[in-house]
Amino acid sequence: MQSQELIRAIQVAAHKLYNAKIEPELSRPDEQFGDYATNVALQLAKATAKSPQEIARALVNELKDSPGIATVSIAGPGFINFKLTDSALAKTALVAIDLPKPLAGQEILVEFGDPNPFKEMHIGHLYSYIVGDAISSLLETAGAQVRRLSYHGDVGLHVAKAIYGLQNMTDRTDLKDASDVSDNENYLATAYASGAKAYEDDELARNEINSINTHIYGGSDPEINKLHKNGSQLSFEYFDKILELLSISTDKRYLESQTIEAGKKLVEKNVGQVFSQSQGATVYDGEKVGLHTRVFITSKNLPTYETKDLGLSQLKNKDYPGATRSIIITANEQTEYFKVMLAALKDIDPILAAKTTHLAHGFVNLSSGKMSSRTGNVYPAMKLLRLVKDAVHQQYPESKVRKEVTFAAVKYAFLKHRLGSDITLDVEESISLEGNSGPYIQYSHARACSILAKSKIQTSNIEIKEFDDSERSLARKISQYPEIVDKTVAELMPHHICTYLYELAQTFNSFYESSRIIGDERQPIRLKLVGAYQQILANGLAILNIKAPERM
RNA sequence: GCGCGUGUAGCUCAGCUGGAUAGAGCGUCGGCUUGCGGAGCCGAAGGUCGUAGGUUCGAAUCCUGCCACGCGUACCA
Repeated sequence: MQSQELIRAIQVAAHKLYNAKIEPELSRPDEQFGDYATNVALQLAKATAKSPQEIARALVNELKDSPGIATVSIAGPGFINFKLTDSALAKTALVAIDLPKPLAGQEILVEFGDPNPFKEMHIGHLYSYIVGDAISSLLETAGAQVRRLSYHGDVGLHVAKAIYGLQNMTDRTDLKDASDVSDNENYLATAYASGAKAYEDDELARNEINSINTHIYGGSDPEINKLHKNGSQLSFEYFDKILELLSISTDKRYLESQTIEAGKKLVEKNVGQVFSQSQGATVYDGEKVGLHTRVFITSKNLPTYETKDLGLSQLKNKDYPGATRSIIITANEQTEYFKVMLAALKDIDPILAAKTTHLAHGFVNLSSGKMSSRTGNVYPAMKLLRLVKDAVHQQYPESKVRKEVTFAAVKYAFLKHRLGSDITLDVEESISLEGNSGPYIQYSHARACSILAKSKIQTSNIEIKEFDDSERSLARKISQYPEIVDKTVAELMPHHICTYLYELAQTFNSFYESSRIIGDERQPIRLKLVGAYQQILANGLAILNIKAPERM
């Protein structure tokens, strides 16, 4: 790769001139300055007690004849800018599609999504699914074998509330044999909402719900068992329907009820060493490592979420013993919680804990419209999907790829934000198909495909010796692809891909406006660039698990 | 109170392992019809980067105080 050779050359020159051992960094400057830039002269200034300008001049003298370099110049306070020859740039651009596989041979577990049956799947879950899926896909691009996992609270008070609600609804015939899942989506949510409300307002109901809760654990009441079973199934069918709309799948679902035994066993085994007794409960003293103290087993001898999560870590470890990494993706409200849970795991099983990381995404807010329902601040995932779907259908009734456009719009609206902080989703904006959006990138891709389909010229033997300005800009942008993917993998920040693809598409569209391709005398060169561009765009979208249709 | 996080254009956000005139979309205003898909392109207006200090040749970026907001803070998940 061109940049590696340059870095080495700079290193050698710095050593030769100043006997300095440095790790030069190349950055991508503004296009007006060149293709690569380095600030080593500024860094060396202090150590050598010479002026940055002087050092830069000396370095330029050493480097100006490097292969593939057209010009080396000094600018500003002492930056050294490198401009590649057009043929070197072309070569770099045309191999940009071939990415290294730094994670080859690794098995990585990624847990995300995690909506609870009997409750509405809201836009926060949607965010988690989209992010988790994109990160999984990103790791696969880097060569890893990824297992997409999810974890669901199938027991507990929320289930009891929903079952109470179901029992008290007059008509629940469709629960048994629902032919259209979407018809039932509000059904369970309504049952949960009424149960939750009754739990708050009505003491009799509260007792009844608590009783249901123990029956759920005990499994002794046939009617409750049946409602529990059918309701869970209905919930998961509903989740699947949403995921199908987004073209997201998971490899394995873990249920909270499955984790209890393993978790409890693990905690009990480590009482005294890792856990201690306090006020009748079994706790982990997080304060000794600067965290909160949290309860793992309650004074009523019930396992908390913490214990179940420890149990889950054991189940995963048993199912995938070869995994080298385990990533758990949740909303950032759980960040502190995971620190404590992982600290406890570290005391129990340091090797497993070292492999496990928690990755947080922000809370999803909505900027326009009333988002709160009667049950609180939950905005159903399905509602957002429908809104976007309707907008796409209305605007492009003839299109054959409306489904792909719809989920591109939704996914991109989430993924373009940097992971970690809260986001405010503008529903209008996520519906919009213009500007910095998934559909814009898809459209730009379809344009390129259309050109390629029309041309009959064979470009495999074309050698590019020189570019015009517009071609050069496009080639330059294409050549950055491997660096962007590399950074995205290292940071696990998918938004870098979005930003890059958007800029790339903009560069292409600008090129497209100024440069005729078919019929022009430069057709072979331009066609070759369009081909490279189209592949990068398709591959980049694939990393985000967004389809790149050839026609729209 | 303590802990974690956030504060960049009217709105939504990039930029944050310090570097060159702080970028983009939306919105506003003004252009592009004979040429490969106008879901596009070109341009204009719009910023004391929350605030006050500090470190540095150089700070949106690092450090400290303050202000505002969000989340967490023992038997929920």
